[in-house]
Amino acid sequence: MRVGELSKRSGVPVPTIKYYLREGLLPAGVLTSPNQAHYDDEHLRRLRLVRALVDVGGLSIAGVRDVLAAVDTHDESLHNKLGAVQEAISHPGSGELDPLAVEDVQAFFERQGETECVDVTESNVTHMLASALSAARSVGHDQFRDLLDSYLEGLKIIAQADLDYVARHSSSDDIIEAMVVGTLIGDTVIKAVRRLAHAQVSREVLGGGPADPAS
Amino acid sequence: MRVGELSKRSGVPVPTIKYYLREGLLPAGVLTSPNQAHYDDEHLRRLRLVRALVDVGGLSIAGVRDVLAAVDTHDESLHNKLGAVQEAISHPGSGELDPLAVEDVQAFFERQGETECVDVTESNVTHMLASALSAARSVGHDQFRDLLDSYLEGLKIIAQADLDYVARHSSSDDIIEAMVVGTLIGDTVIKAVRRLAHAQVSREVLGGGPADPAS
DNA sequence: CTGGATGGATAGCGGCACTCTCTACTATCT
DNA sequence: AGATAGTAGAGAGTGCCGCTATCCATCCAG
Repeated sequence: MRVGELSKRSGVPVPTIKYYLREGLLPAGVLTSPNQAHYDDEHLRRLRLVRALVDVGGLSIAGVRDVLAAVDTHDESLHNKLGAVQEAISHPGSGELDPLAVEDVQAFFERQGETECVDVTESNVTHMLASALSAARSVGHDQFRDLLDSYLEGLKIIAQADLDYVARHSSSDDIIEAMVVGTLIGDTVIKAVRRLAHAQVSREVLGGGPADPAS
Repeated sequence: MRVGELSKRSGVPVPTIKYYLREGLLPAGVLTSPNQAHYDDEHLRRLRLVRALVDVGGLSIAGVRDVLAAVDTHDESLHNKLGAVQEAISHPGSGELDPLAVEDVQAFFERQGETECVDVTESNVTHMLASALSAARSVGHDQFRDLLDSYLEGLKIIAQADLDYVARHSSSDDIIEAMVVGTLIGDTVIKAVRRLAHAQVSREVLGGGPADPAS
Protein backbone atom coordinates (compact mmCIF):
# COMPACT_ATOMS: atom_id res chain seq x y z
CA MET A 1 0.00 0.00 0.00
CA ARG A 2 1.08 3.61 -0.40
CA VAL A 3 1.19 6.28 2.24
CA GLY A 4 -2.31 7.51 1.55
CA GLU A 5 -3.83 4.14 2.30
CA LEU A 6 -1.63 3.72 5.35
CA SER A 7 -3.01 7.03 6.53
CA LYS A 8 -6.60 6.03 5.83
CA ARG A 9 -6.26 2.68 7.56
CA SER A 10 -4.55 4.07 10.63
CA GLY A 11 -6.34 7.39 10.95
CA VAL A 12 -3.00 9.18 11.12
CA PRO A 13 -2.59 12.15 8.73
CA VAL A 14 -0.06 11.74 5.92
CA PRO A 15 2.20 14.61 7.09
CA THR A 16 2.37 13.02 10.53
CA ILE A 17 3.37 9.69 9.00
CA LYS A 18 6.10 11.49 7.08
CA TYR A 19 7.21 13.11 10.30
CA TYR A 20 7.39 9.72 12.04
CA LEU A 21 9.41 8.35 9.13
CA ARG A 22 11.83 11.24 9.46
CA GLU A 23 12.11 10.71 13.20
CA GLY A 24 12.84 7.03 12.72
CA LEU A 25 9.66 5.84 14.45
CA LEU A 26 8.63 3.99 11.32
CA PRO A 27 10.95 2.12 8.97
CA ALA A 28 10.99 3.48 5.43
CA GLY A 29 8.84 1.77 2.85
CA VAL A 30 10.27 -0.13 -0.12
CA LEU A 31 11.03 2.33 -2.90
CA THR A 32 9.69 1.23 -6.28
CA SER A 33 10.51 4.55 -7.92
CA PRO A 34 12.27 7.71 -6.78
CA ASN A 35 8.97 8.94 -5.44
CA GLN A 36 6.95 5.82 -4.80
CA ALA A 37 7.22 3.50 -1.83
CA HIS A 38 5.23 0.52 -0.65
CA TYR A 39 4.24 -0.13 2.96
CA ASP A 40 2.93 -3.38 4.37
CA ASP A 41 0.86 -4.55 7.33
CA GLU A 42 3.94 -4.48 9.51
CA HIS A 43 4.14 -0.73 8.97
CA LEU A 44 0.48 -0.39 9.87
CA ARG A 45 0.98 -2.42 13.02
CA ARG A 46 4.02 -0.39 14.01
CA LEU A 47 2.20 2.84 13.34
CA ARG A 48 -0.67 1.79 15.58
CA LEU A 49 1.85 0.84 18.26
CA VAL A 50 3.39 4.30 18.03
CA ARG A 51 -0.01 5.92 18.42
CA ALA A 52 -0.82 3.68 21.39
CA LEU A 53 2.47 4.61 23.05
CA VAL A 54 1.80 8.30 22.48
CA ASP A 55 -1.93 8.43 23.21
CA VAL A 56 -2.29 5.90 25.97
CA GLY A 57 1.22 5.69 27.33
CA GLY A 58 1.74 9.44 27.19
CA LEU A 59 5.26 8.95 25.84
CA SER A 60 7.16 11.67 24.01
CA ILE A 61 8.45 11.04 20.51
CA ALA A 62 11.94 10.56 21.93
CA GLY A 63 10.51 8.13 24.48
CA VAL A 64 8.79 6.15 21.75
CA ARG A 65 12.07 5.94 19.88
CA ASP A 66 13.80 4.54 22.97
CA VAL A 67 11.08 1.96 23.50
CA LEU A 68 11.12 0.85 19.88
CA ALA A 69 14.88 0.56 19.97
CA ALA A 70 14.59 -1.78 22.95
CA VAL A 71 11.78 -3.71 21.28
CA ASP A 72 13.81 -4.19 18.13
CA THR A 73 17.00 -5.38 19.78
CA HIS A 74 17.49 -9.06 19.12
CA ASP A 75 20.89 -9.90 20.55
CA GLU A 76 20.25 -9.37 24.25
CA SER A 77 18.71 -11.75 26.75
CA LEU A 78 14.97 -11.42 27.14
CA HIS A 79 15.33 -10.36 30.74
CA ASN A 80 17.73 -7.56 29.92
CA LYS A 81 15.56 -6.45 27.05
CA LEU A 82 12.56 -6.27 29.36
CA GLY A 83 14.63 -4.21 31.74
CA ALA A 84 15.62 -1.82 28.98
CA VAL A 85 12.03 -1.42 27.88
CA GLN A 86 10.93 -0.79 31.46
CA GLU A 87 13.55 1.89 31.82
CA ALA A 88 12.40 3.50 28.60
CA ILE A 89 8.77 3.66 29.71
CA SER A 90 9.49 4.96 33.21
CA HIS A 91 10.02 8.67 33.84
CA PRO A 92 12.25 9.19 36.87
CA GLY A 93 10.58 12.39 38.07
CA SER A 94 12.28 15.72 38.28
CA GLY A 95 12.44 16.98 41.86
CA GLU A 96 15.04 16.50 44.55
CA LEU A 97 14.99 13.20 46.41
CA ASP A 98 14.22 13.34 50.11
CA PRO A 99 16.80 11.07 51.82
CA LEU A 100 14.07 9.76 54.08
CA ALA A 101 12.11 8.64 51.03
CA VAL A 102 15.19 6.85 49.77
CA GLU A 103 15.39 5.07 53.11
CA ASP A 104 11.74 4.13 52.81
CA VAL A 105 12.43 2.50 49.48
CA GLN A 106 15.45 0.66 50.82
CA ALA A 107 13.49 -0.55 53.83
CA PHE A 108 10.79 -1.75 51.45
CA PHE A 109 13.33 -3.74 49.46
CA GLU A 110 14.72 -5.26 52.61
CA ARG A 111 11.26 -6.31 53.73
CA GLN A 112 10.94 -8.08 50.39
CA GLY A 113 14.08 -10.06 51.12
CA GLU A 114 16.33 -7.95 48.95
CA THR A 115 19.56 -8.27 50.88
CA GLU A 116 22.01 -6.56 48.57
CA CYS A 117 22.27 -2.81 48.83
CA VAL A 118 20.17 -1.13 46.16
CA ASP A 119 21.19 2.17 44.63
CA VAL A 120 17.86 3.84 44.23
CA THR A 121 19.06 6.39 41.71
CA GLU A 122 20.48 3.76 39.40
CA SER A 123 17.17 2.77 37.86
CA ASN A 124 14.35 4.91 36.57
CA VAL A 125 11.86 2.62 38.25
CA THR A 126 13.27 2.87 41.77
CA HIS A 127 13.96 6.53 41.20
CA MET A 128 10.34 7.02 40.23
CA LEU A 129 9.24 5.27 43.40
CA ALA A 130 11.55 7.31 45.60
CA SER A 131 10.56 10.54 43.91
CA ALA A 132 6.87 9.81 44.41
CA LEU A 133 7.42 9.10 48.11
CA SER A 134 9.52 12.26 48.22
CA ALA A 135 6.67 14.28 46.81
CA ALA A 136 4.30 12.70 49.32
CA ARG A 137 6.58 13.78 52.15
CA SER A 138 6.89 17.30 50.79
CA VAL A 139 3.13 17.77 50.99
CA GLY A 140 2.99 16.39 54.52
CA HIS A 141 2.21 12.74 53.88
CA ASP A 142 5.15 11.16 55.68
CA GLN A 143 3.26 7.95 56.27
CA PHE A 144 2.53 7.21 52.65
CA ARG A 145 5.22 4.53 52.68
CA ASP A 146 2.98 2.47 54.95
CA LEU A 147 0.87 1.74 51.88
CA LEU A 148 3.71 0.08 49.99
CA ASP A 149 3.14 -3.39 51.36
CA SER A 150 -0.57 -3.33 50.64
CA TYR A 151 0.13 -2.01 47.17
CA LEU A 152 2.57 -4.81 46.54
CA GLU A 153 0.02 -7.33 47.73
CA GLY A 154 -2.54 -6.07 45.24
CA LEU A 155 0.00 -5.70 42.48
CA LYS A 156 1.29 -9.24 42.87
CA ILE A 157 -2.16 -10.41 41.81
CA ILE A 158 -2.08 -8.03 38.89
CA ALA A 159 1.46 -8.91 37.84
CA GLN A 160 0.56 -12.57 37.88
CA ALA A 161 -2.44 -11.88 35.65
CA ASP A 162 -0.15 -9.88 33.35
CA LEU A 163 2.28 -12.76 33.11
CA ASP A 164 -0.48 -15.28 32.36
CA TYR A 165 -1.87 -12.96 29.72
CA VAL A 166 1.45 -12.52 27.98
CA ALA A 167 2.16 -16.24 28.12
CA ARG A 168 -1.26 -17.03 26.67
CA HIS A 169 -1.51 -14.38 23.97
CA SER A 170 1.90 -13.88 22.47
CA SER A 171 4.56 -15.88 20.78
CA SER A 172 8.18 -15.37 21.77
CA ASP A 173 8.52 -13.07 18.76
CA ASP A 174 6.26 -10.35 20.00
CA ILE A 175 6.50 -11.03 23.71
CA ILE A 176 8.37 -7.78 24.18
CA GLU A 177 5.78 -5.81 22.32
CA ALA A 178 3.08 -7.50 24.37
CA MET A 179 4.88 -6.49 27.55
CA VAL A 180 5.17 -2.89 26.39
CA VAL A 181 1.55 -2.64 25.36
CA GLY A 182 0.38 -4.52 28.42
CA THR A 183 2.43 -2.40 30.77
CA LEU A 184 1.45 0.99 29.36
CA ILE A 185 -2.17 0.25 28.56
CA GLY A 186 -2.34 -1.66 31.81
CA ASP A 187 -1.16 1.43 33.68
CA THR A 188 -4.05 3.42 32.25
CA VAL A 189 -6.56 0.66 32.88
CA ILE A 190 -5.33 0.34 36.44
CA LYS A 191 -5.70 4.06 36.98
CA ALA A 192 -9.26 4.00 35.73
CA VAL A 193 -10.29 0.90 37.65
CA ARG A 194 -8.71 2.23 40.83
CA ARG A 195 -10.77 5.40 40.48
CA LEU A 196 -13.89 3.33 39.99
CA ALA A 197 -13.03 1.37 43.11
CA HIS A 198 -12.55 4.64 44.99
CA ALA A 199 -15.88 5.91 43.75
CA GLN A 200 -17.56 2.70 44.83
CA VAL A 201 -16.02 2.90 48.29
CA SER A 202 -16.88 6.59 48.58
CA ARG A 203 -20.46 5.85 47.58
CA GLU A 204 -20.72 3.12 50.18
CA VAL A 205 -19.20 5.19 52.95
CA LEU A 206 -20.47 8.65 52.12
CA GLY A 207 -23.72 7.67 50.42
CA GLY A 208 -25.66 9.34 47.65
CA GLY A 209 -24.77 9.74 44.00
CA PRO A 210 -24.75 7.28 41.11
CA ALA A 211 -22.06 4.70 40.52
CA ASP A 212 -20.15 6.46 37.81
CA PRO A 213 -18.20 9.49 38.95
CA ALA A 214 -19.90 11.85 36.52
CA SER A 215 -22.45 13.62 38.63
CA MET B 1 7.40 35.47 54.91
CA ARG B 2 8.06 37.23 51.61
CA VAL B 3 8.31 35.71 48.19
CA GLY B 4 12.05 35.19 48.35
CA GLU B 5 11.78 33.01 51.41
CA LEU B 6 8.81 31.17 49.95
CA SER B 7 11.00 30.43 46.96
CA LYS B 8 13.92 29.29 49.09
CA ARG B 9 11.77 27.04 51.24
CA SER B 10 9.94 25.45 48.33
CA GLY B 11 12.74 25.31 45.79
CA VAL B 12 10.52 27.01 43.24
CA PRO B 13 12.06 30.06 41.49
CA VAL B 14 10.52 33.43 42.26
CA PRO B 15 9.40 34.09 38.66
CA THR B 16 7.59 30.77 38.65
CA ILE B 17 5.80 31.66 41.88
CA LYS B 18 4.74 34.92 40.31
CA TYR B 19 3.50 33.00 37.31
CA TYR B 20 1.45 30.68 39.55
CA LEU B 21 0.00 33.70 41.33
CA ARG B 22 -1.03 35.16 37.99
CA GLU B 23 -2.57 31.89 36.90
CA GLY B 24 -4.55 31.65 40.12
CA LEU B 25 -2.79 28.50 41.32
CA LEU B 26 -1.71 30.30 44.46
CA PRO B 27 -3.80 32.83 46.41
CA ALA B 28 -2.24 36.29 46.63
CA GLY B 29 -0.32 37.17 49.76
CA VAL B 30 -1.51 39.76 52.26
CA LEU B 31 -0.42 43.19 51.04
CA THR B 32 1.15 45.30 53.77
CA SER B 33 2.25 47.98 51.31
CA PRO B 34 1.70 48.55 47.61
CA ASN B 35 4.66 46.35 46.87
CA GLN B 36 5.02 44.16 49.90
CA ALA B 37 3.05 41.03 50.64
CA HIS B 38 3.28 38.36 53.30
CA TYR B 39 2.86 34.64 52.66
CA ASP B 40 2.28 32.02 55.31
CA ASP B 41 2.73 28.27 55.70
CA GLU B 42 -0.55 27.70 53.92
CA HIS B 43 0.94 29.24 50.80
CA LEU B 44 3.99 27.04 51.14
CA ARG B 45 1.82 23.98 51.51
CA ARG B 46 -0.28 24.92 48.52
CA LEU B 47 2.80 25.60 46.45
CA ARG B 48 4.20 22.19 47.26
CA LEU B 49 0.85 20.66 46.36
CA VAL B 50 0.97 22.40 42.98
CA ARG B 51 4.47 21.08 42.37
CA ALA B 52 3.41 17.57 43.38
CA LEU B 53 0.45 17.71 40.99
CA VAL B 54 2.68 18.90 38.16
CA ASP B 55 5.76 16.76 38.79
CA VAL B 56 4.26 13.54 40.05
CA GLY B 57 0.73 13.74 38.70
CA GLY B 58 1.84 15.08 35.34
CA LEU B 59 -1.03 17.56 35.31
CA SER B 60 -1.05 20.64 33.14
CA ILE B 61 -1.41 24.08 34.70
CA ALA B 62 -5.04 24.16 33.62
CA GLY B 63 -5.52 20.70 35.13
CA VAL B 64 -4.03 21.86 38.40
CA ARG B 65 -6.44 24.79 38.42
CA ASP B 66 -9.39 22.44 37.96
CA VAL B 67 -8.24 20.17 40.75
CA LEU B 68 -7.65 23.06 43.15
CA ALA B 69 -11.07 24.47 42.32
CA ALA B 70 -12.63 21.15 43.28
CA VAL B 71 -10.48 20.92 46.40
CA ASP B 72 -11.53 24.39 47.52
CA THR B 73 -15.25 23.97 47.01
CA HIS B 74 -17.00 23.75 50.35
CA ASP B 75 -20.71 23.68 49.55
CA GLU B 76 -21.02 20.35 47.78
CA SER B 77 -21.39 16.92 49.29
CA LEU B 78 -18.13 15.12 49.92
CA HIS B 79 -19.03 12.39 47.47
CA ASN B 80 -19.72 14.83 44.65
CA LYS B 81 -16.57 16.73 45.42
CA LEU B 82 -14.56 13.54 45.19
CA GLY B 83 -16.20 12.83 41.86
CA ALA B 84 -15.30 16.29 40.58
CA VAL B 85 -11.71 15.86 41.68
CA GLN B 86 -11.54 12.46 40.03
CA GLU B 87 -12.80 13.91 36.79
CA ALA B 88 -10.22 16.68 37.00
CA ILE B 89 -7.33 14.24 37.44
CA SER B 90 -8.44 11.83 34.70
CA HIS B 91 -7.57 12.45 31.07
CA PRO B 92 -10.11 10.82 28.80
CA GLY B 93 -7.68 9.92 26.00
CA SER B 94 -7.87 11.30 22.51
CA GLY B 95 -8.48 8.57 19.95
CA GLU B 96 -11.71 7.16 18.57
CA LEU B 97 -13.56 4.68 20.76
CA ASP B 98 -13.91 1.17 19.40
CA PRO B 99 -17.56 0.14 19.98
CA LEU B 100 -16.35 -3.31 21.01
CA ALA B 101 -14.24 -1.72 23.74
CA VAL B 102 -17.30 0.18 24.95
CA GLU B 103 -19.15 -3.13 25.12
CA ASP B 104 -16.27 -4.61 27.10
CA VAL B 105 -16.60 -1.83 29.64
CA GLN B 106 -20.35 -2.25 29.88
CA ALA B 107 -19.99 -6.00 30.31
CA PHE B 108 -17.48 -5.35 33.05
CA PHE B 109 -19.93 -3.07 34.83
CA GLU B 110 -22.65 -5.65 34.54
CA ARG B 111 -20.39 -8.31 36.02
CA GLN B 112 -19.87 -5.97 38.95
CA GLY B 113 -23.62 -5.84 39.50
CA GLU B 114 -24.08 -2.47 37.87
CA THR B 115 -27.57 -2.92 36.50
CA GLU B 116 -28.35 0.56 35.22
CA CYS B 117 -27.14 1.40 31.76
CA VAL B 118 -23.87 3.29 31.92
CA ASP B 119 -22.96 5.89 29.33
CA VAL B 120 -19.27 5.30 28.99
CA THR B 121 -18.55 8.66 27.39
CA GLU B 122 -20.19 10.59 30.19
CA SER B 123 -17.30 10.33 32.61
CA ASN B 124 -13.61 10.88 32.05
CA VAL B 125 -12.88 7.79 34.10
CA THR B 126 -14.99 5.36 32.10
CA HIS B 127 -13.93 7.07 28.92
CA MET B 128 -10.31 6.58 29.92
CA LEU B 129 -10.98 2.90 30.52
CA ALA B 130 -12.77 2.45 27.20
CA SER B 131 -10.11 4.35 25.31
CA ALA B 132 -7.35 2.23 26.83
CA LEU B 133 -9.17 -0.97 25.82
CA SER B 134 -9.72 0.60 22.43
CA ALA B 135 -6.02 1.20 22.02
CA ALA B 136 -5.33 -2.37 23.09
CA ARG B 137 -7.66 -3.62 20.37
CA SER B 138 -6.08 -1.39 17.75
CA VAL B 139 -2.69 -2.99 18.34
CA GLY B 140 -4.14 -6.47 18.19
CA HIS B 141 -4.78 -7.20 21.85
CA ASP B 142 -8.49 -7.97 21.70
CA GLN B 143 -8.33 -10.11 24.81
CA PHE B 144 -6.99 -7.45 27.09
CA ARG B 145 -10.42 -7.08 28.67
CA ASP B 146 -9.95 -10.51 30.20
CA LEU B 147 -7.57 -8.88 32.66
CA LEU B 148 -10.17 -6.49 34.05
CA ASP B 149 -11.49 -8.83 36.71
CA SER B 150 -8.04 -9.71 37.98
CA TYR B 151 -7.14 -6.04 37.99
CA LEU B 152 -10.21 -5.22 40.01
CA GLU B 153 -9.37 -7.96 42.46
CA GLY B 154 -5.93 -6.49 43.08
CA LEU B 155 -7.20 -2.95 43.11
CA LYS B 156 -9.87 -3.69 45.70
CA ILE B 157 -7.06 -4.47 48.12
CA ILE B 158 -5.32 -1.26 47.16
CA ALA B 159 -8.46 0.89 47.33
CA GLN B 160 -9.18 -0.49 50.77
CA ALA B 161 -5.67 0.43 51.88
CA ASP B 162 -6.17 3.89 50.40
CA LEU B 163 -9.38 4.34 52.33
CA ASP B 164 -7.80 3.23 55.59
CA TYR B 165 -4.91 5.57 54.99
CA VAL B 166 -7.12 8.56 54.35
CA ALA B 167 -9.28 7.76 57.36
CA ARG B 168 -6.22 7.43 59.57
CA HIS B 169 -4.15 10.36 58.39
CA SER B 170 -6.48 13.21 57.57
CA SER B 171 -9.09 15.28 59.25
CA SER B 172 -12.30 16.06 57.40
CA ASP B 173 -10.79 19.42 56.46
CA ASP B 174 -8.10 18.08 54.21
CA ILE B 175 -9.65 14.77 53.29
CA ILE B 176 -10.07 15.96 49.72
CA GLU B 177 -6.48 17.01 49.47
CA ALA B 178 -5.43 13.67 50.89
CA MET B 179 -7.49 11.90 48.27
CA VAL B 180 -5.93 13.96 45.49
CA VAL B 181 -2.41 13.44 46.71
CA GLY B 182 -3.05 9.81 47.48
CA THR B 183 -4.62 9.16 44.11
CA LEU B 184 -1.99 10.87 41.97
CA ILE B 185 1.08 9.90 43.96
CA GLY B 186 -0.48 6.50 44.41
CA ASP B 187 -0.77 6.15 40.64
CA THR B 188 2.94 6.72 40.28
CA VAL B 189 3.82 4.44 43.17
CA ILE B 190 1.61 1.74 41.71
CA LYS B 191 3.28 2.08 38.33
CA ALA B 192 6.71 1.71 39.91
CA VAL B 193 5.80 -1.20 42.14
CA ARG B 194 4.08 -2.99 39.29
CA ARG B 195 7.26 -2.70 37.23
CA LEU B 196 9.24 -4.08 40.15
CA ALA B 197 6.83 -6.96 40.37
CA HIS B 198 7.21 -7.58 36.64
CA ALA B 199 10.98 -7.50 36.97
CA GLN B 200 10.82 -9.97 39.83
CA VAL B 201 8.59 -12.32 37.86
CA SER B 202 10.77 -11.96 34.78
CA ARG B 203 13.85 -12.73 36.82
CA GLU B 204 12.25 -15.83 38.29
CA VAL B 205 10.98 -17.08 34.95
CA LEU B 206 13.75 -15.98 32.61
CA GLY B 207 16.63 -16.07 35.06
CA GLY B 208 19.77 -13.97 35.30
CA GLY B 209 20.20 -10.32 36.13
CA PRO B 210 19.92 -8.43 39.41
CA ALA B 211 16.68 -7.47 41.09
CA ASP B 212 16.54 -3.88 40.01
CA PRO B 213 15.80 -3.38 36.34
CA ALA B 214 18.87 -1.24 35.69
CA SER B 215 21.40 -3.55 34.20
C1' DC C 1 20.93 56.96 52.24
C1' DT C 2 21.58 53.31 49.47
C1' DG C 3 21.65 48.64 47.56
C1' DG C 4 19.03 44.82 47.02
C1' DA C 5 14.42 42.81 47.18
C1' DT C 6 9.33 43.21 45.89
C1' DG C 7 4.75 43.61 43.38
C1' DG C 8 2.78 44.03 39.13
C1' DA C 9 2.70 43.72 34.26
C1' DT C 10 4.25 42.69 29.56
C1' DA C 11 7.12 40.50 26.38
C1' DG C 12 10.11 36.87 25.05
C1' DC C 13 12.02 32.10 24.86
C1' DG C 14 12.74 27.14 24.11
C1' DG C 15 10.84 22.78 23.38
C1' DC C 16 7.66 19.81 21.32
C1' DA C 17 4.64 17.69 18.03
C1' DC C 18 3.18 18.38 14.38
C1' DT C 19 1.76 20.91 9.79
C1' DC C 20 2.72 23.51 5.66
C1' DT C 21 4.99 24.30 1.50
C1' DC C 22 7.69 23.33 -2.29
C1' DT C 23 9.94 20.61 -6.03
C1' DA C 24 10.30 17.06 -8.95
C1' DC C 25 8.50 13.42 -10.09
C1' DT C 26 4.90 9.04 -11.01
C1' DA C 27 0.46 6.57 -11.36
C1' DT C 28 -3.93 6.39 -13.07
C1' DC C 29 -7.99 7.69 -15.42
C1' DT C 30 -10.26 9.10 -19.89
C1' DA D 1 -1.77 11.56 -24.94
C1' DG D 2 -3.26 14.74 -21.69
C1' DA D 3 -5.29 15.84 -17.34
C1' DT D 4 -5.57 14.94 -12.54
C1' DA D 5 -4.24 13.21 -8.37
C1' DG D 6 -0.93 11.24 -5.48
C1' DT D 7 4.09 10.82 -3.63
C1' DA D 8 9.04 11.23 -1.66
C1' DG D 9 11.88 14.12 0.55
C1' DA D 10 13.28 18.11 3.05
C1' DG D 11 13.10 22.68 5.21
C1' DA D 12 10.41 26.18 7.23
C1' DG D 13 6.50 27.54 9.88
C1' DT D 14 2.80 27.06 13.59
C1' DG D 15 0.55 26.88 17.97
C1' DC D 16 0.68 25.80 22.55
C1' DC D 17 2.69 25.47 27.00
C1' DG D 18 5.42 26.45 30.92
C1' DC D 19 8.12 29.20 32.29
C1' DT D 20 11.83 33.29 32.21
C1' DA D 21 13.48 37.99 31.44
C1' DT D 22 12.88 42.72 31.72
C1' DC D 23 11.04 46.83 33.36
C1' DC D 24 9.47 50.24 36.80
C1' DA D 25 8.03 52.31 40.95
C1' DT D 26 8.38 51.45 45.26
C1' DC D 27 9.93 49.61 49.92
C1' DC D 28 12.79 48.18 53.62
C1' DA D 29 17.02 46.69 56.16
C1' DG D 30 21.43 48.14 57.53
